[in-house]
Amino acid sequence: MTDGKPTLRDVAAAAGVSPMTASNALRGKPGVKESTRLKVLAAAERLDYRINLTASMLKSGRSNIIHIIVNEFDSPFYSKLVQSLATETTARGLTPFVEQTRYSPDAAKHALATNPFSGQLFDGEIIHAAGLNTDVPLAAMNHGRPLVLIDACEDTPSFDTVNFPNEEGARAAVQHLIERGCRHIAIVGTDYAPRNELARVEDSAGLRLRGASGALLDAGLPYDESVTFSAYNSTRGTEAGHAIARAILEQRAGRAGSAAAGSADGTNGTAGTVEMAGTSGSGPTAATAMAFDGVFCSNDYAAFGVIRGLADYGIAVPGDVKVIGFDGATSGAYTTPTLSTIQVDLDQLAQFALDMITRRVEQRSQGAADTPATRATIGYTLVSRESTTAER
Amino acid sequence: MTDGKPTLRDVAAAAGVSPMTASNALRGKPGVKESTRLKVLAAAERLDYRINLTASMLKSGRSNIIHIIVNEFDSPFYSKLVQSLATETTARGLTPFVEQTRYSPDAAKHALATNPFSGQLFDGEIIHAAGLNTDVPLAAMNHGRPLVLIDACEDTPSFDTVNFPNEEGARAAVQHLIERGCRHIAIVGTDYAPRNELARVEDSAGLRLRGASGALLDAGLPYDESVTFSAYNSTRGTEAGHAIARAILEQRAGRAGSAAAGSADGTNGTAGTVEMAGTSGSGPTAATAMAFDGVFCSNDYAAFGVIRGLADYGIAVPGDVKVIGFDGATSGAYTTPTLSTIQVDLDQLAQFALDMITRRVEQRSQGAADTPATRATIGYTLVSRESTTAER
DNA sequence: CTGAAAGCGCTAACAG
DNA sequence: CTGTTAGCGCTTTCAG
Repeated sequence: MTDGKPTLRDVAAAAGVSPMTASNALRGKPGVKESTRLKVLAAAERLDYRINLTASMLKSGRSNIIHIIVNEFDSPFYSKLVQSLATETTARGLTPFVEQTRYSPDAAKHALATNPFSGQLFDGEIIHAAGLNTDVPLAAMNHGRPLVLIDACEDTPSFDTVNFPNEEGARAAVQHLIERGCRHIAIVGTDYAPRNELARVEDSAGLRLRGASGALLDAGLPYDESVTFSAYNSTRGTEAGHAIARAILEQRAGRAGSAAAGSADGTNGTAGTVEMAGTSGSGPTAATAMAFDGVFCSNDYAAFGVIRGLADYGIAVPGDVKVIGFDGATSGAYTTPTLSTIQVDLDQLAQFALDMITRRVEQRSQGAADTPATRATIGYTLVSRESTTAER
Repeated sequence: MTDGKPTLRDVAAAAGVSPMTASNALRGKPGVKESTRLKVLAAAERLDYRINLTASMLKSGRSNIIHIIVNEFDSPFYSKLVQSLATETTARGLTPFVEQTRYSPDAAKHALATNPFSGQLFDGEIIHAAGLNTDVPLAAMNHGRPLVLIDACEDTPSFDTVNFPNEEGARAAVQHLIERGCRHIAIVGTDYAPRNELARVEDSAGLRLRGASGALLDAGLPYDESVTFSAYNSTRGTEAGHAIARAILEQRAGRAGSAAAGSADGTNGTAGTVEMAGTSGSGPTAATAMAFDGVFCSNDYAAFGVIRGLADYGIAVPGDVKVIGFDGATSGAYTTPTLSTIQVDLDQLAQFALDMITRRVEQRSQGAADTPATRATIGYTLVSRESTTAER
């Protein structure tokens, strides 16, 4: 150690062994006498030695870093997803490297393919980001490194995939609304699609719609364009809430017409000017005498927006309408009303994803051939909170 | 390029130049003829060359990676902070490496000091995490690399620091409540401290308490133990809400006694059994005839909890009590009621922090001596939303 | 079980 | 403006 940080050579010298033995001892490789190992560890401790990872990575070609690509940090869903993935990665002695794409497909492709880190540094990737789906040549972009997709929803997976319980969860959510007495249920979060088209969907939103609509039809309740309201983010969740509120007020009045905003809202000036969202809910809808009394939202963010939008028109949750979301965002336990939701098990997701990654990493390091892509679906819990409470 | 990825040597060969010239051309160093540079870039493009960062980092000792250490990902405050920091870091051509400590001081110290990445890989660190304050030997742990603390609140900064507008923001928040007609204001988020002790606080919570209490006293309103309720996270925010609710009900009844929960809550069974939080609010408080009509929370998370806790007792916001938070969490715009808050400018924070880091990095690369620690305080906007609306 | 040699791919320093 | 030399610190390989 001339001056700067101690190197492996310094540790070896201090321990009276060769650099190679020191390296093996430090890394816990088998085939080092216990007494030797202790000597080396003591020397390293004494010198406050820290391995130089850049050198290690350069030589070995492995980094133990897992690349996690998500759309953003600041949303109830992603912040929780990232927390679970990062925690599990760390628990396994690997290092999580989290990158956000901000929903830009270009940024996502860059993160995966052209970013120099991705090219050579990462041992594997876990991806839930717009633009990185199976329509693009992921394997090529990724140079064939281990890759786990989250919620890719392919029928026959081309990559290791961990899916959400989209259809079952959505079905359970709608059934819950029905059990709570709802008979006219709106679906927020997806564009309408007829049932026959839903038979062959391979995406998250479609599967949730399939589950939700199936539950409606099984119960003899209506499923058509008039009950679906699209909403891809919270703002549109609010718009969907407005649309549903107006539909309710029109239905209550027994006729089509202008519904006055009955909100107590003094600061939010948008209530009177929002446009209709979704494919329907506006104007004189045919044979819908009964007002909406339940809403299934395909994510919690949209659910918060819907509750917000309903409130703008003075419609109370769960008093007038019950609302259930999907995801299990942490904040749903603290809002007013607290939000009923399909809480997906993100810790389990993280475990599955890391199992898949580490399996492939090990396969490769042993020169074994790649095994076929696997798929797992995580569990969920229906969390019943105030937003679907029966009594009022 | 024998077989695997193309190396710089391959690019140089393809372009008919030396590796060094290729390196300089690729990195945009001055002193390369334009025609040569173009040849090199074309060759790199053609070969789909990607620099090997491990080799680059090993040789140069620089990584362009900024280490961002925070307590967690999944909270309204941190998810937004991380998003701002990561976005700004990327915008400057640097790479953000975000790590969570989950509030463990040991994990935080490990992240900063013993994690091998920290030892040699990162060009600088931006820190907002429990356990990494100026009580510990940060400079030594960090081996003297550039370091920016967020909200360290030292009177004379020992490290580059970006502070929140703690005192001014809290003062503005309480003044806002007063302007909205509140005359009996509770403070949630900090343990009570007498005014004379607050003169010399050097921490975020103390400064917010100083600002809030100052505003109360300036307006001739009471500031004593009976108006403070501690709350360090959302759960305790809820407890504080319960305590405030009970105080209100007692005060309304004009005497001490059991306050019945008047909640419409059918699922949350805790209302009747929670313990009192904070230092007061329970039992027969002396001369407090007037019920609380306003609450200042020193963070939004606590504010959500307080609103939640008040609702458990049937107390409405803003109808019965107005509530304002601090931070400007994204979700405050979508809750019901929407949350008034002191919205701090996290994008500005990110800019300041990165200015400070890059300045030091450049200083070092030029062998200049370190300049004294600097400090900046970010701006805020008082966002007035439903939770402090005057009309009902 | 331990050691010696070689080099991963790049870039700082200097020579041409 | 371009090329040559040398070596960052580690680990793979293979010999002892």
